Amino acid sequence: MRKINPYDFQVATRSTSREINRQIVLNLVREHQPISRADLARRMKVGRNVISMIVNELIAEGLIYEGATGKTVRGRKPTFLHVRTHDRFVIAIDIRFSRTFLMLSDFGGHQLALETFDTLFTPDELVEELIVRVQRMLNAHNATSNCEGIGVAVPGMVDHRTGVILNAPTLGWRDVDLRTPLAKGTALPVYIENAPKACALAEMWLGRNGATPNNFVFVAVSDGVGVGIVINGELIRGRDNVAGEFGHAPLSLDGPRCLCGSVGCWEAYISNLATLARYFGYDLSRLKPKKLLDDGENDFTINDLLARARSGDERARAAVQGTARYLGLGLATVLNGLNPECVYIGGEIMTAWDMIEPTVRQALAERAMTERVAQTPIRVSTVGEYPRLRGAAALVTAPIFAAPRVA
Amino acid sequence: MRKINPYDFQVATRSTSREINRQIVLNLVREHQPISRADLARRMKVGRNVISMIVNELIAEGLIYEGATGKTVRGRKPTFLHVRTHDRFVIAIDIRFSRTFLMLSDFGGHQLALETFDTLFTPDELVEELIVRVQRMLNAHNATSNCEGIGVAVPGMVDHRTGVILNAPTLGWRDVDLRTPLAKGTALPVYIENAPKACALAEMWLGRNGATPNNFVFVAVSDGVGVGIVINGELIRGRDNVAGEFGHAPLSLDGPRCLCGSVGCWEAYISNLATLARYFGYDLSRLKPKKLLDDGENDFTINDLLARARSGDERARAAVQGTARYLGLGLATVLNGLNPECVYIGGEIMTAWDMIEPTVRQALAERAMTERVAQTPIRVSTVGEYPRLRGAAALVTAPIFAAPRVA
DNA sequence: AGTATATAGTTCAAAGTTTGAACAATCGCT
DNA sequence: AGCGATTGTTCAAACTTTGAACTATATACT
Repeated sequence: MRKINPYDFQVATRSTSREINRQIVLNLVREHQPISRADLARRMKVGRNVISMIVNELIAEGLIYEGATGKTVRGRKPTFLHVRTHDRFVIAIDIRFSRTFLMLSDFGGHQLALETFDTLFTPDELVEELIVRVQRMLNAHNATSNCEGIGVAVPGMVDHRTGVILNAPTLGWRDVDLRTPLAKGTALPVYIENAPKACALAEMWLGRNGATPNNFVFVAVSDGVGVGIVINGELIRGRDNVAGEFGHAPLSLDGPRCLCGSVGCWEAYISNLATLARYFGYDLSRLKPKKLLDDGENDFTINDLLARARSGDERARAAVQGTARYLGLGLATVLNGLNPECVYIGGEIMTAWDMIEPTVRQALAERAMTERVAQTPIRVSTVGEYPRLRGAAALVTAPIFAAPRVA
Repeated sequence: MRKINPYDFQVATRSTSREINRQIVLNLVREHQPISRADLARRMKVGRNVISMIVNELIAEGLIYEGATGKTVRGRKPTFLHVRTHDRFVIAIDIRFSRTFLMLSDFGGHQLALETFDTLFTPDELVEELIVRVQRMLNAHNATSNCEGIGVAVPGMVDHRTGVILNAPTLGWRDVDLRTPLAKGTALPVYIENAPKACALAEMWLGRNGATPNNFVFVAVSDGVGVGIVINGELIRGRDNVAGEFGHAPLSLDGPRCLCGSVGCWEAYISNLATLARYFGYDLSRLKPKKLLDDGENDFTINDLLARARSGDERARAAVQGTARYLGLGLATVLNGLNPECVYIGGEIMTAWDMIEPTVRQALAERAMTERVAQTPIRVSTVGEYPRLRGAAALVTAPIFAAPRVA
């Protein structure tokens, strides 16, 4: 029950029906492949003729292809259709505080190559380095001619339309335009997005078990805490690309000081830094962020802490359980407010999900409005090891499969 | 950029284009009336012939009608079109703790009659009373044959599909089905919705100055605190109709006890009860809810408090300003998280908006992620005196103007 | 081996749309 | 009265889905 915006609408032309059905076919092949024309017709409750027309069009455009023939009890064998993914490539980039990740992926999100290097904090230098490495990676894998774009995930707010990085506190960037020089240097279209939003896209488009719901949130817990919100199959960006910044919702107005300058933020309780600070008895407010983040002198990371907790260090366990509790309490705010079909949580802490789940669940139950909300499925990010990189890849692939804009 | 749900999609038929354009025309007439066919053609960038076809169809169905002819500098005069609203009626019902409101409205949301009576807390008795009053009101205004439905706003969670009131704490109702008996007794379709969500619908469909944006939230502050979320012109209900329950997000984990059983909820700081409690120095946790709500013995209301604050009572001012501050702090959570184009706030406290605005703004700025977010337009509900009743009316009228479901 | 039956995929005409141009209806101005 | 501009209608062409008939291919049964 959507209201049509009388100042920004899309009139239907005589090819609108075709565009809609074309995208439906494409998505059905994506989801159910291998699938035959006749199956598509049954699923869509449409004549097989229409499917044939559309399928031929999609084959001609190189979006799908005919594969093996299937088996039936009787009658002519169906020819299976597949989405063409294995020879269409994407470069995915994940810029983090310590290191930058570079991945070559196909359209199915499968990793073909991966390299890492120390992040350069000067945008110009970073772009220069990226251009060289992208070219080299594409050449090494014969993917130069079939690469359709570059997706970049960054830890900060991004104006998705212009591609400008508005504010990336951990990198110390404000109003940085990576897109223009990177696009010029590689001759490829470049898409940039905030990391938690990218993770949500990864879950939506590249989730392992195609059963990703149409309404969910992705909670990214790492150096910071951010949320990617998907409603009706659409990533919510908000007026200023800020949507999803639940990391700075207060748990306590007189709680610990947060790196953002405010007090008692959810992030100040559950970020990797906050967890480390709890273990070491640091006061987050007293520390320079760099001090904790920098690998140089203090190379004890959250992963080390989790390992200690797992191996029986009682103080480490307590610190992690503290984070678990606050994770659950803050999660209640998001789940009460948006009531999604499920939550994905990503971040290093989720490697210890088996340890923290009971605590998270109990804290969530304390503040959830209903039992159903308390029982919202919580899933460990299903997109494998590098959700941010997969999300960056999804930035490039998603537009091809998205629903046409209409009405 | 929406993903098509491969398990729940809508195939385009050969009349889909027409349905889309038909609804666009209908909405353009609604928004820009009076408007001519030629104007519609220009706005939609479509031939005048298509408009003529659609307009004739809409006139035949009684949705719009031809009015006066307009003026032009040269050439044939245009005939203006209007949406038929004045002789299509709706019954709107607002069930509140103390009293129940009953309004007869036309499709434009204009009030034609209004009556009030003490809420009966037994659902059966209330329905019986409502049936009698609805019939009487329709007869008195010759609206029996032209009434197209009943909309009901209730202070609690509602399963919008089945119409069952899942939980209305202030009324003490759980799993109450008002819809079936009310529909049977009046022979009218009945739509029931949670009050803040209804208010959001009112703002979207009946906002005074047609400039309601497509992404906004409605914060309803009364006995409880709830939020109606509209994203992409669509009211967000969530998996279990819980979406929008930001009222119980914590401001402080060791804050005042809330009526919901939890601690430190936003609602426990800013609801009318909380404001009164702050004034009287009560501890909200010590009081039976009824004690404060019941008009019987303690008939000092939030409106009385606001009057005292306005007339110089310093303790009253302090209590109200306290509420203003916490309103702003909690608002930051919602605005950071959803980043809407604007916020509407409704409730008794907004009669004192001139007094509290600076405090709200400052508190919001303290916790807003960006300056732009801090400057999100805050509007006093524009739908006049009875947002809940207008919202109830919108429940009936909205489906007629909504975009068709597609793809 | 030959026939019947079932399923996959294609072909073709009919019906519903938009599209684009031409046409009819007004109205003001000279 | 005639010209030009604007509104609204009519008609054929182009693009869709729709529904039925048709071809291709495989299995089951006699």
